[in-house]
Amino acid sequence: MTKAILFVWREAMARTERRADHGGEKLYALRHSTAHVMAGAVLELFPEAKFGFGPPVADGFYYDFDLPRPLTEEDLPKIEERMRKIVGKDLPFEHKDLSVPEALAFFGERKQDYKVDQIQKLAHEGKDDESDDEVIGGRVSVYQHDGFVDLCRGPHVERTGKIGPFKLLSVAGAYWRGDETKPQLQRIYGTVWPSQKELDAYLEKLKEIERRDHRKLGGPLQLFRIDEEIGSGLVLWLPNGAIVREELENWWRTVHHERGYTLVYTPHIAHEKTYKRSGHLEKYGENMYGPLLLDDSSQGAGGTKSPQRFWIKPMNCPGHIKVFQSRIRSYRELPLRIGELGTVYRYERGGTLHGMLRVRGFTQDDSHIFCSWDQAQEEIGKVFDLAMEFMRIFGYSDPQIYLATRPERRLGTDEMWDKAETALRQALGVREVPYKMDEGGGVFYAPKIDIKMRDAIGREWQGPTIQIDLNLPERFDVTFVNDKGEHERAVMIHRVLFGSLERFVGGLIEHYAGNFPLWLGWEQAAVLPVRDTARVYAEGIAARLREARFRVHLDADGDLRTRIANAQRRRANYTLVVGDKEAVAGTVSVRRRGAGQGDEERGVTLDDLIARLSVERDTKALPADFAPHVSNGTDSLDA
RNA sequence: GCCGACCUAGCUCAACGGUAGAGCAGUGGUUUUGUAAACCACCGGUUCCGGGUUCGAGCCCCGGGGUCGGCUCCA
Repeated sequence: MTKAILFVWREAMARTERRADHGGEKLYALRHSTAHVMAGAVLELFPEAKFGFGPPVADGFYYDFDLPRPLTEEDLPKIEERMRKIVGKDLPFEHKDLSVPEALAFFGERKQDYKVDQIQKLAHEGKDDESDDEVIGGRVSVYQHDGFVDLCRGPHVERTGKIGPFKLLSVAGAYWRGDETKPQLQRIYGTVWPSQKELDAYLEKLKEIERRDHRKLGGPLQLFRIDEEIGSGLVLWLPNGAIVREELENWWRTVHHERGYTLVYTPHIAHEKTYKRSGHLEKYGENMYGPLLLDDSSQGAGGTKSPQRFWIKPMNCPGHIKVFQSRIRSYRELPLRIGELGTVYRYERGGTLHGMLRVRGFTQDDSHIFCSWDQAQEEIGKVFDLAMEFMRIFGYSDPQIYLATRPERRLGTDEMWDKAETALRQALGVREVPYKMDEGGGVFYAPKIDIKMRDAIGREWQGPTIQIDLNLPERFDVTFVNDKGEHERAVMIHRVLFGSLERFVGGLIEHYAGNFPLWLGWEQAAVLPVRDTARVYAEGIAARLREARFRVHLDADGDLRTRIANAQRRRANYTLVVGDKEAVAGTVSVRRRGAGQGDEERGVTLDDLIARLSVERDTKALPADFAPHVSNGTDSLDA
């Protein structure tokens, strides 16, 4: 079954990876303590406040409150001010153990319903993985400062005065225990660092993230637009975005042809019976668009037949299975690698949409490999190699491999899972790839290999995934004839590399900060004649470059400095200025995108230029203004 | 879907409940320019949509849509 690649901010991962992410004991204590101080400040402002959880997270902390009125951004400075006073008092954090009944009585008297709920949960279960709280010997741990007492395992800094420079960032809604059936609390996010320098660096990083935001760059760079009248979550690829996509698709097809894939096209809608059989309607129906009621009026008079019901495809797998089943398959044909740039539509809830990264219509670079169990391990390995090659080409770094094994709720027999997991493990083992186990992290129908990677500013994204599907081959009875003449169940490996073109390009925009490599560039060269006297020469240059299959923009009108500024603003990879001197010498002056003032290279011959650009383009070189994130081997928080 | 904030020209943003404005972009002209924004003029509006309150609504109230920050979800 298809699984979209998820590119997720590491912040989104914070919940599940919190322990790994909070950046060491010292930062943990600092952030946890600051959360307590914030909670104390909120209690001063709202004496009737009830408290949820307030843990440290990647880069900061949050605390959840149940308050008598909604918070706004304007409340944050007031809370910060009170926090500063508490810090200024330099009061100690004091630790105490309470018996469970004492704790229940204490928090019960103060109407702290969520704390009571948590203590009761702890009393039953001993500990709570989500909050780090625990009961030891029938006692729970609390900390207090300045009269504010909180259930908490610690540790904390010794005194409030040890709290470093902080800033409250935002308010948001959050469900109690992350459960949308439970009450919704108000969450305040904040950040705190040991030094002003580190706080400033972090705030600068937030600004950099904002500058790179693909939603901000999409319009000015003519990459994409989401038009309200067309519909939210539906992407219009503007001319420059379409060029990037076309290059990606062309390369994708070439690579897949070279690797023995069979590329197909399958319909955008399919009869209801398809999705009944696949299980999509049952398991996934609320995310599907449809039904479309199609009346086949050519089929006789009266029109009394009930209309046929069709649904828009949310995944490509049923179509690929039908391609496989278009005739009896022999073991000699395997592995059969079926691929498609398949456009699918899924209804996503309004609040989840996000630029190109989370949309309702998108094109997956989807493939299903049909093979025997004997071939599975090798095929998985080949896909893995291809995935690593993809990440390298685009300049993503620091790949982290995860092997996600059988979850508790699952389909199929233990033997099938053994086989599937073994095949994945062996594929990694053969390559001597270090990987981490994600026990129970597989999807209900398949174990998988997940590849995560870092972008140019060190954010972690989820990349390609490879799964062995144990479900659909059964449901559709997918078989081939083996060398004994028997029908044998085929193994189906599902994989995506880009995930979806929308999400991948959205990610690339941020990764490159809009500065795409030459091979993907929409304006590979801007040709600017200094004056009209050089216009004919400039046209000749442009023509020669176009013959060499470069995308060229000739801009002859107006102030030269303005034209240069415009070319830089359009992110032209190279700006070529030609005047009378160049016309006489038969050269161009070359200015690379992002070059500083006076950094242009003069007197370059056209042949030399074309040779250089051709190499850069054809090797898919990363651009000179691309500054890859350098991994320090640990979390960036440890700085 | 949920909590909160927001929605004014193509874009970024102004305008006390009292005549909707600026910069950039666009168009027309002037300027003939040597490496990051030349000058003048013009054009540009259902102030997201629909109701309501008011002598009068961009502004206040109600409903809907969309966006943003999160939560939940991401099959």
